[in-house]
Amino acid sequence: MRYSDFVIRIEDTDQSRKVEDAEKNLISTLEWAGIIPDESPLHGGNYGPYVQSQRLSIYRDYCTQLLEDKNAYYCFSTSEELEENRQLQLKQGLQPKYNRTWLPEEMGGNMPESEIRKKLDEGVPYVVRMKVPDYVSVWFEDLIRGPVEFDSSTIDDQVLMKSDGFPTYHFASVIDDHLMEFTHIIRGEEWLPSMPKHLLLYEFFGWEAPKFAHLPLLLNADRSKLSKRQGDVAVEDYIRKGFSPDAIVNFVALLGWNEGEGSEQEVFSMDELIQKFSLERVGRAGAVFNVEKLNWLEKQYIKTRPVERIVSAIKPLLLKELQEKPFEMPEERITSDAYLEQVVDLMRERVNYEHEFVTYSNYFFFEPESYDAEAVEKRWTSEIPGLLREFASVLESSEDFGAEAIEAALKAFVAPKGLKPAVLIHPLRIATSGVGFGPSLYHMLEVLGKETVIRRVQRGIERIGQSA
RNA sequence: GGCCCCAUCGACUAGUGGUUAGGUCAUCACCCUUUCAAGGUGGUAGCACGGGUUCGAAUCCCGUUGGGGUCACCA
Repeated sequence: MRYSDFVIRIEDTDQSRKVEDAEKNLISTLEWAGIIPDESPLHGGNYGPYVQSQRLSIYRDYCTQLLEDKNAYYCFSTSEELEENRQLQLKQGLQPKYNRTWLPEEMGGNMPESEIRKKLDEGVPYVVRMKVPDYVSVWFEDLIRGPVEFDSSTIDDQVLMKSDGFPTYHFASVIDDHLMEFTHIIRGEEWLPSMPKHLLLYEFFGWEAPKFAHLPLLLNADRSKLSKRQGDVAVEDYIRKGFSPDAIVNFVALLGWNEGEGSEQEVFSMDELIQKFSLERVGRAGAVFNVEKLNWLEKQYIKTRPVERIVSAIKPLLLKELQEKPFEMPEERITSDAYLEQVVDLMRERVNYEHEFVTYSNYFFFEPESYDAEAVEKRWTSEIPGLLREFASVLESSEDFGAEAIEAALKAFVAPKGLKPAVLIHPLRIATSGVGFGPSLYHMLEVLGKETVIRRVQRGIERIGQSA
């Protein structure tokens, strides 16, 4: 069942802030997350164009209407004059507000019509401002916050059309939301203070306003509005780190929303979210973006993701690595699905991101370049090389190189000598992987294969030697 | 500063007048164990404060404090 349409409209009314490819990146990031627009500049739709800079004539027409209805007026004040006025008001302890120099006489101001005509005829650049009525109460019911009320006397005569002929966000968005028949505006709480301006515009045009929901803000650790300068903010930053769409979507959904009614579920698929999400269950307080829980969620998904999916995701990464670094084992073998599936199964509970199946598990593909000094220090004693050499020849002659067989062989080897398996287990791990941690040793050796294991043990002995 | 929003463990939150205030992440301890993880068990930790309303307030009302947002020819 289809509940709604999701429309992307590009609000590019500030020419000075144009960013190359921003629009394409935005849409592709959403698609990465599995959020596909029904209508957008790239997807088409019946309400286009979906780019505001291509709708300029529409805004001009509606602006003319407002001007004729005396709900808006021309303003020729320069930014210097505006700034001067602001400073003056500040000095007098007043709230900075446009002083309505250019409000026409017939709208209750002091500017004669002739003066305005003159400026217009001279071609002096101007701006169009909305005439905010004095002392009226503007009220609406927010879907998340309930009733909110404003006094119009606290709001400024908002600029609707800029001197470059482009509309401001406030003007363009109201017009487009109406023309595109939006039923719900769901946006960040930072927009709440501009509600009265928007509501007044709907009133001027005689349009029914859509439903509004102002979402709680995402916060930095210090509880300020999430921003650059304080770590990663853009989804792209998290993509780059290796987070999956599953985890990101799940995590963000939980920031401000919860299923409620005693539910203790933390992991939600996109389908579940679509089915269960509701604005009624969105909280009102801002939520700190805490990466630790995101990390945990990512691991949850890695643990349960079908092995084939992981394999196909990591294979390109591996192929690239193999091109850049020398490797010892046959390429067909280590790039085969069967081999990779074994690696994934051994490592999936130990990695944080998918790309770590290649990087963190590099010894499944490359011979160790070095041996962890701390582990060597702790586990590599002077008798180890001898024992290892001896055990290697045991392995050499064994026909079964399965994990269980290796385990049995090691125990049988070590027992008569009165040694514990651990004495050999750790050095074997160091010699074959280069590090002191990892999956079950026996299973790891089985996956690496007899030839590789024996070769690496010999190389390890040569390179680590009696050093410890 | 004006206006607006908000307020339960360190973080995300459940809770809608009567609960030993629950869960998740993080953290600590223990167990499991060849390492690292994963897993299991248990623990530390919270209703900002003050007034009301009520037999009874985390829950309702008022105030205080605190935090945030916003006050552009930016969105």
